[in-house]
Amino acid sequence: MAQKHPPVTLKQVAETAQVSRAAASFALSGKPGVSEATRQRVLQIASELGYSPNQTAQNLRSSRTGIIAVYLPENVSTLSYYMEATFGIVDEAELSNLTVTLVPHTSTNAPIARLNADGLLILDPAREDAIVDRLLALGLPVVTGEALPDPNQSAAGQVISDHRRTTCEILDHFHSAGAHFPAIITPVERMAWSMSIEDSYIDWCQRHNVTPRIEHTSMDELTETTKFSTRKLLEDGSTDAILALTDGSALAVAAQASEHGRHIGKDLLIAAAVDSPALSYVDPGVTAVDLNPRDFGRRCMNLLVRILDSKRAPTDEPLTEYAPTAVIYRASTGAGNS
Amino acid sequence: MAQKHPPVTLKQVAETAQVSRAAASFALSGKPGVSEATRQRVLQIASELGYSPNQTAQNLRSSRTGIIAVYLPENVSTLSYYMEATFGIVDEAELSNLTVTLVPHTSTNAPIARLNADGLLILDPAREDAIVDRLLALGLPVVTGEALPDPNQSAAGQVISDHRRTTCEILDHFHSAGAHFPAIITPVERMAWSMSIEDSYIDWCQRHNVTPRIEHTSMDELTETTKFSTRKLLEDGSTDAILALTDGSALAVAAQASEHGRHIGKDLLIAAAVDSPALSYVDPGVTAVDLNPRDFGRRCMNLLVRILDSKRAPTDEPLTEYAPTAVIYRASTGAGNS
DNA sequence: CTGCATCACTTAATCGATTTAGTATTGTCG
DNA sequence: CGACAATACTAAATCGATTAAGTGATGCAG
Repeated sequence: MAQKHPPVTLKQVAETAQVSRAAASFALSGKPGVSEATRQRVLQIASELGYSPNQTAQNLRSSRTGIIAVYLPENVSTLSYYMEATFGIVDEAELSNLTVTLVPHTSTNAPIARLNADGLLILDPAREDAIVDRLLALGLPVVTGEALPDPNQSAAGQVISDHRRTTCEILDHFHSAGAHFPAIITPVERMAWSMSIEDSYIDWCQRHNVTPRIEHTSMDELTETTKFSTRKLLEDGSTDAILALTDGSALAVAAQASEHGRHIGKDLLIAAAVDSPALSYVDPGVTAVDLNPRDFGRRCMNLLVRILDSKRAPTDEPLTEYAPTAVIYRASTGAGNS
Repeated sequence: MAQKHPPVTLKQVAETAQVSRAAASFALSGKPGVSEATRQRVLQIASELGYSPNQTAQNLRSSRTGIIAVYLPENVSTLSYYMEATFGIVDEAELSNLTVTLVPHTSTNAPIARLNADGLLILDPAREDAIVDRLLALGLPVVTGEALPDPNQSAAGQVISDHRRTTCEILDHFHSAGAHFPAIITPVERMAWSMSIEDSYIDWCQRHNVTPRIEHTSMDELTETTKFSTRKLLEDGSTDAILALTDGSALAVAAQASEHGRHIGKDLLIAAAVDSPALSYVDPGVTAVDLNPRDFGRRCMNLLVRILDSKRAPTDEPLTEYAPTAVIYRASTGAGNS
């Protein structure tokens, strides 16, 4: 079954076709330098022998690896968002014949240098994440999914979702459904997207003359901290709507609120800033922002490819691309829409 | 900020140290052939210059890529299981200085040949998946996570969870909680794990003199098909317990059952054959099998590494490794345990 | 018919490391 | 002192491709 034939090399093709390796190379790569007749003959023979060029050798010559490294934040395996985004990245990479590798989180210190890629994609960089700094220091072309949280840092490109708009949309939706005292529950990790939602929330509250009510959760103890925060909000406040920043958190809010005797979609509205399949499976479904993660991933990769091709001078301003998003209304914010 | 220095080569180190490239190579790789004094000098200089060997060149020489390709089934992004498993794989790979790439699903036909890896890891191969066949045909050393569904196919190694045991455990648990007519809801895709659960279920039913009640869902329309199946089970049957094979499916069952007026954990017990964070976030929490995906992933990679090192003859029997699992009891199967 | 360009190739250098085969020096033993 | 071995190197081949430089044959213009 499994062929043990050592792979066919260009040299063998050339010898079989009775030409030099160079001629064979020209023929196969479509470059000028051989007659049409020879080209056809070489192509024919190459396909007969099942020749496929040795990537590694090509890489060595071209000093390119054809590899894009992707860094996903740690402790977030709960979010299907990253999985989808990663698949989007992989799909788009394939269009440019690039392969995608995952950067391990456990990288202690030195080994990160052996990261052997043409470019780097960092999703949701968090200010607390020390690995992000070390990755940036590598000097590779970098595109981030969502902005870098630290204004001192900078990448060659970034893809951004308009969280301000969707946040306002949700808060307005809460409001017009009769919930005037929304609270938010956000992770302690400071990422650009969560910070921007927080900011928009605060702005919204100011415009509506409401005191903001912000609770924090930690990613690694999501259920406990979220439930604790939820209890706090429900016990001592007039809180009638909760925007949870992560999908998992929203589920925990819903569970805790039910236990607490509240009726979701009726006397307590709930929404999540990140959609996930689970939010549509549960009853009632949870209103959430569809970030189109797959498409988002594709955009990230696409931008990186363009940056690699253009090998433009690293200006101070990163190339910025915006990704479309949409609020998906479900029963958790009232039975209004479907 | 970003260094533009072209990378330091061995040649430069050698010249700076006034030795030949070979000597420098010996010194750096710890091989005999140089005096201790020279070795130290070379090491010193290498670290001063910030030398780091060119992976690609090493790969060309050794005809190894240091890359392990991972293939995840399509349409399953919902399952946090794969995300966790993948991280486990990446972590374990790092221990052997291997990088992990993801195989794109969209690979139509030819490009799959350009897969440039030392080994291949296939998670949950499905019989319906044509890509799996083409991957196996590549002739790379392959380890599968869960067995290959087709007895004609074979891999060099496989890591398997004992689904029979946990299935029986759950069905027994249903039984002793008073639910004597369990049904299962399983994906149409035939994967080794789902088939083995189905088999164990049928066995169990025979032993308990109950007619099996099996419903199928399709992965790409999970909510609709699951809800439809659930309705069917609840309407025309005595069904008092449902084992859903996927986490998302279990949530949909729960939602549909509630709508249907059943009380989960009371007059309808629910469990999932795959745990996920969401199952613990919801209320009531859903009993599920913890497959330790992270550990599972590590085991897969570890087995593959051992196979690569041993370059053993491809005997007919794949090396088989078993991964530990445990049922996690939650309120959906009665308030018994915590 | 000479001069010069063009074409269709081939030779050889190159990418950056590893490794084999050789060479010069030193040391040891009989 | 001469033979032989061990040591510490260096020169060159190698991995498999790409590509710059070189060569011989042909064509065409002057």
